[in-house]
Amino acid sequence: MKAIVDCNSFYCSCERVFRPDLLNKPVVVLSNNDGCIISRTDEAKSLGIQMAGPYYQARGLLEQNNVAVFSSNYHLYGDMSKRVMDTLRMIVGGDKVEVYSVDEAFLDLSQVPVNELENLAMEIRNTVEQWTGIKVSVGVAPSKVLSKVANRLSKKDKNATECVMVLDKEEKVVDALQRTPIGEVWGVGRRYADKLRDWWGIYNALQLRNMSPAWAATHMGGVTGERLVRELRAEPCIEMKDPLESKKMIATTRMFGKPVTELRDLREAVATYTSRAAEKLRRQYCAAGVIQVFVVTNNYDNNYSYNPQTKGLYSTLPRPTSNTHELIREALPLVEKLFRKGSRYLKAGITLSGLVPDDSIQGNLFVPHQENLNRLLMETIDNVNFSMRDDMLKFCAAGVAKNWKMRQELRSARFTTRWEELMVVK
DNA sequence: TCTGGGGTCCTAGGACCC
DNA sequence: TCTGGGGTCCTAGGACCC
Repeated sequence: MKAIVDCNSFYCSCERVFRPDLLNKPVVVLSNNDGCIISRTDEAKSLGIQMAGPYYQARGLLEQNNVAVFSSNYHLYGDMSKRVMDTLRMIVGGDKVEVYSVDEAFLDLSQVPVNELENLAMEIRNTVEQWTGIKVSVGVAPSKVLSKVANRLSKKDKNATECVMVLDKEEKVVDALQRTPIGEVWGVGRRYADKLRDWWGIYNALQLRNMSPAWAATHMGGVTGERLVRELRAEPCIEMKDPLESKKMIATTRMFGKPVTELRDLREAVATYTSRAAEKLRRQYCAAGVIQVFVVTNNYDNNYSYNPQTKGLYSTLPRPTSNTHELIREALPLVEKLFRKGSRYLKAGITLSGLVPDDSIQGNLFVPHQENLNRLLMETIDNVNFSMRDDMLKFCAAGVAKNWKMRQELRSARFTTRWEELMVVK
């Protein structure tokens, strides 16, 4: 059996841990740049506040109802996430935990006797809350897709089940699938949900389960659809991932605080993002073979509606590298090629791909000494930035003016990762 | 005026090879 | 008039996830 543990309204819950006065009050957290709403508590949901809705549109409703609003504070959420995951590892063993996202983890419970699952799930729920202050929901079932179904329903009637649901019998599975609308199934997005309803009259998960895997293969994107149906039939097809596996792509992209029109600002932003991406790269001991730069403009031609246009260019490095200045040197000419005078840029980003472990990089016979120095330099910069402040040491190309920096007007303190922001108790 | 920031997997189709 | 078959690798784009 497998379990999925999911933190309830994770970002909002993190804020509440340090603001107990907000317990049972509506809270929302905004995306970067205070753009839209990306986390809501139940109280905020019942006020009719939409997920992913633009902040400026919801603003009236939020103010009327005295909703606590926060800019996102990724230092805090990242650290709280680590505490939750560490707790899970202590309970079920480090090799049984697959961190799926910042607020979710799959657990491999294949070694646990079925009659003990319910108690274990409760223990997980209670221990995580006691140790971290974060409430979680636990869904347990024979496959990942079914555990997601269980997890979702366990939140629906929170108090009755205490956010725990175990699908260990066929009747329970059938009942759960019947209560799951097709669009809520993990792996069925808007596109497929519409198609399944309109073309095939499939409205819930049970109806989808009753289709054949072969049918799913032809109508739901090949092997992906087939796996989905098999998982619904309690045949596990999506296995646990090796926790040591590293990422295949690393991206850093941001909206600007206000539209950018100058090449200089665009270059600074891209250099800054490249530095960040390179840090992530080195943290997983990899080097990148390809760097892509993209910029987003808004095309106001059609009635001033929001209609972003993305343009990108990529370049293949002569040799994979994790060296910040080599990556910046490759990125900047791409920015210059993309830039058009007179355009208003809303956003820019870079992605690194073609990742390889950095110990497998082919050495360059002609610059062996410099290479080692570079590596040492990067390590030193990372250590200083990690232990002191994010951008204590940075590359000149990243600039100091930062006219384009994102807005974050309502951010809480970084209570758990900055000494000077520790909570003060009087 | 104001709409996030990451990721994954799969498929089709083109280029190229023998 | 007649013009193979089989394979690999790469990229773009679509769909999905939180």
